Amino acid sequence: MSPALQGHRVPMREFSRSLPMALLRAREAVMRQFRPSLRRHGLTEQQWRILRALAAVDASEVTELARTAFLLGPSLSRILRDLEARRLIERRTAETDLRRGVVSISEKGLKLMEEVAPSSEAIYAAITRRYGARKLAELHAMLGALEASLAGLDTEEASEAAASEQE
Amino acid sequence: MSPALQGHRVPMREFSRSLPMALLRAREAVMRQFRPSLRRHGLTEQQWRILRALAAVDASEVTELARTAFLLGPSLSRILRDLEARRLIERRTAETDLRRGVVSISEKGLKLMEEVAPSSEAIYAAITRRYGARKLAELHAMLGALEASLAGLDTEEASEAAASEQE
DNA sequence: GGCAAATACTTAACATGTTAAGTTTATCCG
DNA sequence: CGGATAAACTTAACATGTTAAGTATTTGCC
Repeated sequence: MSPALQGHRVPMREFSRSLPMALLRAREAVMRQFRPSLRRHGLTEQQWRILRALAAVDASEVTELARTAFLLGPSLSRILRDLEARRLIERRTAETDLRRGVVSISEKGLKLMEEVAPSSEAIYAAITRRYGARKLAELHAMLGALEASLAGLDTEEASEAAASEQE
Repeated sequence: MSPALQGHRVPMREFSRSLPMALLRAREAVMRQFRPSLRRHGLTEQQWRILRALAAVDASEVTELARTAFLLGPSLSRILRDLEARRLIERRTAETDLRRGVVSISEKGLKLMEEVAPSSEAIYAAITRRYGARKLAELHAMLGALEASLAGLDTEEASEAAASEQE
């Protein structure tokens, strides 16, 4: 009676049940709150992630930073180049291994973080109030569990299942 | 005793408690499973979203499609141009309003979907097995609730909180 | 009717995501 | 020791994310 507007019969679940879509929408709803504040300080979301990651340590190798800030190497390379040009970070080469770069946040970078942090924390607090601290903690746990449960799947079932459809 | 590796004192919560980061990591863990299959068929994640959205209806206006596939206008414009060049979609102009474009999936697009859908469903099934159908449903609900709870926040508390820090 | 404002895109410009290839330096091993 | 491999980035190329501007049509209103 009401398959919305006809549509074509394709053997797929409803779009609304797509997990990646649900995660994307939720993330965007959250990020939409932070972006304007970051933008006022001339920072992108990824640049902010890098500064936060660097502020938590004394220094970090590039590969380690990529893992911490959850960025791919090529993206990180470009962003570090720009952040260094803005003097928000400092970089040197490891003495024992000339292949490795070592990055740290600069005084200027720390000063910028201190400017941004309060409004960022205020927004996070507002989100927590709205959604509920308990639910937020529960969501965090479920997201972590999801990530963990898929950790080893990469080269197993999923790819096999996909591959078997290729034959 | 163990603030990891020193780090600089900045008034921010731990990076690991960042909600956007948790959502990003979870989403990436999921998408990592799907991307290879899509890639084998020459599709990006966003192109696939558009095809899925179009397969569920007879036709859609561009603005409506942007909302459904959760893409920004400029991204959608580019992708539709490419999908049309590949003849996976068809587009025309609305008779009653020449500003509006009307898009629909083509026969070729449907055929491609039928090729991709099985492996996509298989992967989704594998994820569901791993994580648990019940938990997955619960996660979906919590993500929807989060999105809903932040819906009206945009121009209220968060921005005010952020703005007040600007003074 | 006709002009100002709004709507529905599209284009532009710059930043990042993603995969592949390239470069430099270390490490392995015969 | 020295060549083959591997490791740690960096660069390249193309697709999308994001904001601002631009274009074509339509609406609202006097």
